[in-house]
Amino acid sequence: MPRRTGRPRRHGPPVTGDPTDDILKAAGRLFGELGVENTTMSRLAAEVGLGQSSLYYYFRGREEVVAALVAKANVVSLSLIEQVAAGPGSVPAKLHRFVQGDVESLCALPFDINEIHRIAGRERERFAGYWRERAQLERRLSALVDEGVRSAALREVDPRLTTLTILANDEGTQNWFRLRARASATATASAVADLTVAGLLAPGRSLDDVRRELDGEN
Amino acid sequence: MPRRTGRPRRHGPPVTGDPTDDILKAAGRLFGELGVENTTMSRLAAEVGLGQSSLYYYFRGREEVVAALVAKANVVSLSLIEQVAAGPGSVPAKLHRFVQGDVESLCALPFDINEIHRIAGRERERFAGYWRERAQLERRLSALVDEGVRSAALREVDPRLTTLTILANDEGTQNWFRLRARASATATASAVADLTVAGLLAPGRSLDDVRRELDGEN
DNA sequence: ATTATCTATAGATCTATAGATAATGC
DNA sequence: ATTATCTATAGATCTATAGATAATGC
Repeated sequence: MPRRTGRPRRHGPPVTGDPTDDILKAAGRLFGELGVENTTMSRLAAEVGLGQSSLYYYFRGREEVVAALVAKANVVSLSLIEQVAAGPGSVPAKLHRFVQGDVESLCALPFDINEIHRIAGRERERFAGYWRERAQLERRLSALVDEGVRSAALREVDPRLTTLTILANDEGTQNWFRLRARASATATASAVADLTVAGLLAPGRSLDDVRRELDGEN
Repeated sequence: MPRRTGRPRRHGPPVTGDPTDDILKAAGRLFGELGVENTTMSRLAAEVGLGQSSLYYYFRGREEVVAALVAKANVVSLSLIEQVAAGPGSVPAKLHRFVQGDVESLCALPFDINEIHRIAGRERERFAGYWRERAQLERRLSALVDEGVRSAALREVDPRLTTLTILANDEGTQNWFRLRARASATATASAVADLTVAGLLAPGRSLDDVRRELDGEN
């Protein structure tokens, strides 16, 4: 149901969905293309078919647009780990599912997730929500790794450091995929998940067993 | 030997080394702190104790400072892979050495290496040198992985995709280490190297064997 | 009357250049 | 005379605000 009131737009097609959503999607695209700091209100407005100053009707300023994207940076990974952890299967199978899903969804982002992290890192207090969710993501994944080590399904690693490595791997992959995709997101994610799980299995356990367990579900 | 000629600097201590080097080092620090796009000539000049316009004596403009850092982005990894490949040992041991060294040297950088990649990605022609070196790095690492697969030291992976995954892992780790180091660079690098090598070993081979081979050298 | 846009613009940067100046070197 | 700095500034943005305007809704 298109909006009815308000002065019509001079350029660009008539409004379809929620302009706030359109603006954020366009911002994501431009952040990827030009980088966050190079994306001006002018350019963003042009992208959605608005005059520059009209953006201020939806956002208090440039910073607020950035903040809206930062706020969403962890939600997908976080809900994925919760869903996977609550689901069935062995720890290695859960880990595989998490990494596969995480890389796939990260690869769908048009911008470099590392840049968002960097911005969040520059102002800890301002992005407190981001850091709270990040800590929770780390705790959940860490708990899963810890469970795997205790049950001897995984080799003896430090769960905390391993967690950071896993997340860093997923996010490192994301940027290279974005810049120069050489394979589908699914194939890329699968390679990362295999590498991660095989890299953590206890001696004597094989990746093929994990694959069989995962295949059995479909 | 400090420089002798020229008008003295108004602020900041007298010149010690090569100002060009000082400027690039300061630029690296500021790129990490503020991001590349937020680092102005003014801020950079203040960092080295110069007036804003004096930077133009050393660099044609802002872009040239960025280009100088982009140009250096692959050299360390590239010389490392060449050195490791030419050295002794099994493929898994070489791989371990490469990842360990790569992560350690990346972790020493003050800025996000992914941001540099992103900038290089935005202008392929302009940073042709960067991309040539990057391709060479990928070829060398890919050849090593391929050798490992053929000799059955590693499991059956796609060498090209695996190469990209390894490099992405190293670089993803770098940014998180920079933002929130939880362990020493050595310990972090070691965790990544273990994970990578263990993740690639053929069934039946163990990480402990590789560790023993590496320890035997010291 | 309300809403969502527009136009116009002040104020704040930031880049890059022109030209002056304070040293040393010869 | 040469070098490396300085001061001053034109020109180009970019952000954010003020206030006008073109629709619909009641």
